[in-house]
Amino acid sequence: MEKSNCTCTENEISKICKDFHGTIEFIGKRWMGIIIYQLLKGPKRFHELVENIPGISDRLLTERLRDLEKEGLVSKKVLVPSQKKVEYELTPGGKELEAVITSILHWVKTRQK
Amino acid sequence: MEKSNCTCTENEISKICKDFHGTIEFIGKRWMGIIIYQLLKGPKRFHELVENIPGISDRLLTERLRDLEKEGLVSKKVLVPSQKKVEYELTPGGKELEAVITSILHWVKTRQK
DNA sequence: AAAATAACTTACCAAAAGTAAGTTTTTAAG
DNA sequence: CTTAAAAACTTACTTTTGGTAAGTTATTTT
Repeated sequence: MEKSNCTCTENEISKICKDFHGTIEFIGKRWMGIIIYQLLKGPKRFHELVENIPGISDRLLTERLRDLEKEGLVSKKVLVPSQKKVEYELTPGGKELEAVITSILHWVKTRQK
Repeated sequence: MEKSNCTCTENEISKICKDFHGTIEFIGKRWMGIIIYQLLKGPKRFHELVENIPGISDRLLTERLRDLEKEGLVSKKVLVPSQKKVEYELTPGGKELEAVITSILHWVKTRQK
Protein backbone atom coordinates (compact mmCIF):
# COMPACT_ATOMS: atom_id res chain seq x y z
CA MET A 1 0.00 0.00 0.00
CA GLU A 2 1.17 3.51 -0.81
CA LYS A 3 2.12 6.09 1.76
CA SER A 4 -0.15 9.05 2.33
CA ASN A 5 0.53 12.34 4.01
CA CYS A 6 -2.71 12.47 6.00
CA THR A 7 -4.18 10.40 8.77
CA CYS A 8 -6.67 8.57 6.55
CA THR A 9 -6.00 5.17 5.06
CA GLU A 10 -6.08 4.80 1.30
CA ASN A 11 -9.45 3.09 1.55
CA GLU A 12 -10.92 5.89 3.60
CA ILE A 13 -9.66 8.45 1.11
CA SER A 14 -11.07 6.61 -1.86
CA LYS A 15 -14.39 6.17 -0.05
CA ILE A 16 -14.66 9.86 0.73
CA CYS A 17 -13.66 10.64 -2.83
CA LYS A 18 -16.28 8.25 -4.16
CA ASP A 19 -19.03 9.49 -1.88
CA PHE A 20 -18.13 13.09 -2.59
CA HIS A 21 -18.19 12.39 -6.31
CA GLY A 22 -21.51 10.57 -6.13
CA THR A 23 -23.02 13.34 -4.07
CA ILE A 24 -21.82 16.21 -6.20
CA GLU A 25 -22.94 14.42 -9.34
CA PHE A 26 -26.35 14.02 -7.76
CA ILE A 27 -26.85 17.56 -6.54
CA GLY A 28 -25.19 18.83 -9.70
CA LYS A 29 -27.75 17.23 -12.00
CA ARG A 30 -29.39 19.73 -14.28
CA TRP A 31 -31.97 21.89 -12.44
CA MET A 32 -31.27 20.19 -9.13
CA GLY A 33 -29.56 23.19 -7.55
CA ILE A 34 -32.26 25.68 -8.33
CA ILE A 35 -35.01 23.28 -7.29
CA ILE A 36 -33.37 22.87 -3.88
CA TYR A 37 -32.83 26.64 -3.72
CA GLN A 38 -36.55 27.21 -4.28
CA LEU A 39 -37.58 24.57 -1.76
CA LEU A 40 -35.31 26.08 0.89
CA LYS A 41 -37.74 29.01 0.91
CA GLY A 42 -40.46 26.65 2.09
CA PRO A 43 -42.87 24.02 0.74
CA LYS A 44 -43.97 24.60 -2.82
CA ARG A 45 -46.59 23.20 -5.10
CA PHE A 46 -45.64 21.72 -8.45
CA HIS A 47 -46.83 24.67 -10.52
CA GLU A 48 -45.15 27.13 -8.17
CA LEU A 49 -41.83 25.45 -8.87
CA VAL A 50 -42.47 25.57 -12.61
CA GLU A 51 -43.29 29.26 -12.37
CA ASN A 52 -40.27 30.13 -10.22
CA ILE A 53 -37.73 28.18 -12.24
CA PRO A 54 -37.53 29.82 -15.65
CA GLY A 55 -36.89 27.36 -18.43
CA ILE A 56 -37.58 24.12 -16.64
CA SER A 57 -40.01 21.68 -18.23
CA ASP A 58 -42.57 19.78 -16.23
CA ARG A 59 -41.10 16.51 -17.42
CA LEU A 60 -37.68 17.23 -15.94
CA LEU A 61 -39.14 18.78 -12.80
CA THR A 62 -41.08 15.58 -12.18
CA GLU A 63 -37.95 13.52 -12.78
CA ARG A 64 -35.82 15.61 -10.42
CA LEU A 65 -38.45 15.59 -7.70
CA ARG A 66 -38.58 11.78 -7.94
CA ASP A 67 -34.76 11.67 -7.65
CA LEU A 68 -34.93 13.87 -4.56
CA GLU A 69 -37.68 11.76 -3.01
CA LYS A 70 -35.69 8.58 -3.58
CA GLU A 71 -32.74 10.11 -1.74
CA GLY A 72 -35.01 11.17 1.09
CA LEU A 73 -34.28 14.86 0.59
CA VAL A 74 -37.78 15.87 -0.44
CA SER A 75 -41.16 14.66 0.70
CA LYS A 76 -44.35 14.87 -1.28
CA LYS A 77 -47.57 15.72 0.47
CA VAL A 78 -50.84 15.01 -1.26
CA LEU A 79 -52.90 17.92 0.05
CA VAL A 80 -56.27 16.56 -1.03
CA PRO A 81 -56.38 12.87 -1.94
CA SER A 82 -58.12 12.07 -5.20
CA GLN A 83 -57.39 15.62 -6.23
CA LYS A 84 -54.51 17.14 -8.10
CA LYS A 85 -53.09 19.07 -5.19
CA VAL A 86 -49.63 18.18 -4.01
CA GLU A 87 -46.87 19.99 -2.19
CA TYR A 88 -43.16 19.33 -2.09
CA GLU A 89 -41.06 20.02 0.94
CA LEU A 90 -37.46 19.46 1.95
CA THR A 91 -36.95 16.83 4.62
CA PRO A 92 -34.67 17.69 7.57
CA GLY A 93 -31.86 16.00 5.63
CA GLY A 94 -32.65 18.10 2.60
CA LYS A 95 -32.64 21.29 4.64
CA GLU A 96 -29.07 20.57 5.63
CA LEU A 97 -28.17 21.44 2.07
CA GLU A 98 -28.73 25.08 2.95
CA ALA A 99 -25.06 25.58 3.76
CA VAL A 100 -24.10 24.25 0.33
CA ILE A 101 -26.52 26.54 -1.45
CA THR A 102 -25.50 29.61 0.53
CA SER A 103 -21.82 28.94 -0.09
CA ILE A 104 -22.54 28.88 -3.82
CA LEU A 105 -24.64 32.06 -3.54
CA HIS A 106 -21.78 33.69 -1.69
CA TRP A 107 -19.30 32.67 -4.37
CA VAL A 108 -21.62 34.00 -7.08
CA LYS A 109 -21.83 37.35 -5.30
CA THR A 110 -18.07 37.72 -4.79
CA ARG A 111 -17.50 36.94 -8.48
CA GLN A 112 -19.94 39.61 -9.61
CA LYS A 113 -17.86 42.40 -8.12
CA MET B 1 -44.73 45.25 -10.45
CA GLU B 2 -45.47 42.67 -7.78
CA LYS B 3 -44.81 43.12 -4.11
CA SER B 4 -42.00 41.17 -2.53
CA ASN B 5 -41.27 40.47 1.11
CA CYS B 6 -37.56 41.24 0.95
CA THR B 7 -35.49 44.30 0.26
CA CYS B 8 -34.58 43.30 -3.28
CA THR B 9 -36.47 44.41 -6.33
CA GLU B 10 -38.00 41.78 -8.60
CA ASN B 11 -35.23 42.39 -11.12
CA GLU B 12 -32.51 41.92 -8.54
CA ILE B 13 -34.10 38.68 -7.42
CA SER B 14 -34.38 37.32 -10.93
CA LYS B 15 -30.79 38.33 -11.66
CA ILE B 16 -29.47 36.53 -8.58
CA CYS B 17 -31.62 33.55 -9.46
CA LYS B 18 -30.30 33.55 -13.02
CA ASP B 19 -26.66 33.97 -11.97
CA PHE B 20 -27.05 31.34 -9.29
CA HIS B 21 -28.61 28.97 -11.76
CA GLY B 22 -25.93 29.59 -14.36
CA THR B 23 -23.20 29.10 -11.79
CA ILE B 24 -24.55 25.94 -10.28
CA GLU B 25 -25.17 24.48 -13.71
CA PHE B 26 -21.54 25.26 -14.56
CA ILE B 27 -19.89 23.87 -11.44
CA GLY B 28 -22.40 21.03 -11.44
CA LYS B 29 -21.39 19.78 -14.88
CA ARG B 30 -20.34 16.17 -14.83
CA TRP B 31 -16.87 15.67 -13.28
CA MET B 32 -16.48 19.37 -12.55
CA GLY B 33 -16.76 19.04 -8.78
CA ILE B 34 -14.20 16.33 -8.41
CA ILE B 35 -11.76 18.04 -10.76
CA ILE B 36 -11.93 21.19 -8.64
CA TYR B 37 -11.62 19.06 -5.51
CA GLN B 38 -8.42 17.52 -6.85
CA LEU B 39 -6.99 20.87 -7.93
CA LEU B 40 -7.65 22.36 -4.50
CA LYS B 41 -4.90 20.05 -3.26
CA GLY B 42 -2.45 21.85 -5.53
CA PRO B 43 -1.35 22.00 -9.18
CA LYS B 44 -1.72 18.74 -11.04
CA ARG B 45 -0.58 17.36 -14.35
CA PHE B 46 -3.08 15.96 -16.81
CA HIS B 47 -2.29 12.32 -16.15
CA GLU B 48 -2.32 12.88 -12.40
CA LEU B 49 -5.89 14.09 -12.70
CA VAL B 50 -6.85 11.08 -14.81
CA GLU B 51 -5.29 8.77 -12.25
CA ASN B 52 -6.93 10.45 -9.26
CA ILE B 53 -10.40 10.68 -10.76
CA PRO B 54 -11.66 7.13 -11.22
CA GLY B 55 -13.84 6.72 -14.25
CA ILE B 56 -13.13 9.97 -16.04
CA SER B 57 -12.13 9.81 -19.69
CA ASP B 58 -9.37 11.97 -21.10
CA ARG B 59 -11.81 13.45 -23.59
CA LEU B 60 -14.11 14.77 -20.89
CA LEU B 61 -11.22 15.87 -18.69
CA THR B 62 -9.86 17.95 -21.56
CA GLU B 63 -13.29 19.45 -22.15
CA ARG B 64 -13.83 20.34 -18.49
CA LEU B 65 -10.37 21.85 -18.15
CA ARG B 66 -11.09 24.04 -21.19
CA ASP B 67 -14.40 25.10 -19.62
CA LEU B 68 -12.59 26.01 -16.41
CA GLU B 69 -9.90 27.93 -18.28
CA LYS B 70 -12.54 29.91 -20.19
CA GLU B 71 -14.13 30.93 -16.89
CA GLY B 72 -10.75 31.95 -15.51
CA LEU B 73 -10.89 29.38 -12.72
CA VAL B 74 -7.98 27.26 -13.89
CA SER B 75 -4.73 28.19 -15.56
CA LYS B 76 -2.65 25.91 -17.72
CA LYS B 77 1.09 26.06 -17.44
CA VAL B 78 3.18 24.53 -20.20
CA LEU B 79 6.10 23.29 -18.14
CA VAL B 80 8.44 22.68 -21.07
CA PRO B 81 7.45 24.30 -24.35
CA SER B 82 7.49 22.00 -27.36
CA GLN B 83 7.10 19.13 -24.95
CA LYS B 84 4.10 17.27 -23.62
CA LYS B 85 4.39 18.57 -20.10
CA VAL B 86 1.61 20.72 -18.77
CA GLU B 87 0.23 21.51 -15.37
CA TYR B 88 -3.18 22.75 -14.30
CA GLU B 89 -3.69 25.03 -11.35
CA LEU B 90 -6.61 26.87 -9.81
CA THR B 91 -6.48 30.64 -10.20
CA PRO B 92 -7.16 32.78 -7.11
CA GLY B 93 -10.77 32.97 -8.30
CA GLY B 94 -10.89 29.21 -8.59
CA LYS B 95 -9.47 28.74 -5.12
CA GLU B 96 -12.41 30.67 -3.72
CA LEU B 97 -14.48 27.61 -4.56
CA GLU B 98 -12.91 25.87 -1.59
CA ALA B 99 -15.78 26.91 0.68
CA VAL B 100 -18.28 25.37 -1.72
CA ILE B 101 -16.38 22.09 -1.91
CA THR B 102 -15.89 21.87 1.84
CA SER B 103 -19.57 22.55 2.49
CA ILE B 104 -20.43 19.63 0.22
CA LEU B 105 -17.82 17.44 1.91
CA HIS B 106 -19.32 18.37 5.23
CA TRP B 107 -22.80 17.48 4.06
CA VAL B 108 -21.55 14.14 2.72
CA LYS B 109 -19.99 13.34 6.11
CA THR B 110 -23.07 14.24 8.13
CA ARG B 111 -25.22 12.05 5.87
CA GLN B 112 -22.94 9.04 6.31
CA LYS B 113 -23.67 8.82 10.01
C1' DA C 1 -71.33 23.36 -21.31
C1' DA C 2 -66.73 24.82 -22.53
C1' DA C 3 -62.35 26.28 -21.16
C1' DA C 4 -58.66 26.39 -17.98
C1' DT C 5 -55.66 24.53 -14.30
C1' DA C 6 -52.95 20.92 -11.94
C1' DA C 7 -49.86 17.25 -12.08
C1' DC C 8 -48.43 14.37 -14.48
C1' DT C 9 -47.12 10.65 -18.83
C1' DT C 10 -45.66 9.34 -23.49
C1' DA C 11 -43.26 9.96 -27.71
C1' DC C 12 -39.85 11.97 -30.33
C1' DC C 13 -35.57 14.76 -31.44
C1' DA C 14 -31.25 17.14 -30.04
C1' DA C 15 -27.36 17.67 -27.04
C1' DA C 16 -24.11 15.83 -23.86
C1' DA C 17 -21.42 12.13 -22.20
C1' DG C 18 -19.15 7.51 -22.72
C1' DT C 19 -16.02 4.54 -25.44
C1' DA C 20 -12.54 3.47 -28.41
C1' DA C 21 -9.07 4.31 -31.52
C1' DG C 22 -5.65 7.44 -33.68
C1' DT C 23 -1.93 11.31 -33.40
C1' DT C 24 2.52 13.48 -32.13
C1' DT C 25 6.36 14.09 -29.36
C1' DT C 26 9.33 12.37 -25.68
C1' DT C 27 11.26 9.21 -22.59
C1' DA C 28 12.56 4.38 -21.31
C1' DA C 29 13.89 -0.43 -22.37
C1' DG C 30 16.07 -4.16 -24.81
C1' DC D 1 19.29 1.81 -32.71
C1' DT D 2 14.84 0.07 -32.80
C1' DT D 3 10.73 -0.72 -30.21
C1' DA D 4 7.67 0.27 -26.69
C1' DA D 5 5.39 3.14 -23.46
C1' DA D 6 3.80 7.61 -21.70
C1' DA D 7 1.78 12.30 -22.13
C1' DA D 8 -1.71 15.19 -23.79
C1' DC D 9 -4.56 15.49 -26.64
C1' DT D 10 -8.18 14.79 -31.18
C1' DT D 11 -11.66 12.39 -34.00
C1' DA D 12 -15.34 9.27 -34.81
C1' DC D 13 -19.11 6.68 -33.15
C1' DT D 14 -22.69 4.99 -29.68
C1' DT D 15 -25.47 5.60 -25.64
C1' DT D 16 -27.61 8.39 -22.29
C1' DT D 17 -29.72 12.48 -20.85
C1' DG D 18 -32.30 16.54 -21.67
C1' DG D 19 -35.64 19.50 -24.37
C1' DT D 20 -40.12 20.04 -26.78
C1' DA D 21 -44.62 19.03 -27.67
C1' DA D 22 -48.74 16.74 -27.22
C1' DG D 23 -51.95 13.79 -24.56
C1' DT D 24 -54.33 12.34 -20.00
C1' DT D 25 -57.53 12.69 -15.99
C1' DA D 26 -59.77 15.12 -12.67
C1' DT D 27 -61.08 19.27 -10.75
C1' DT D 28 -62.20 24.38 -10.92
C1' DT D 29 -63.63 28.53 -13.20
C1' DT D 30 -66.39 31.16 -16.78
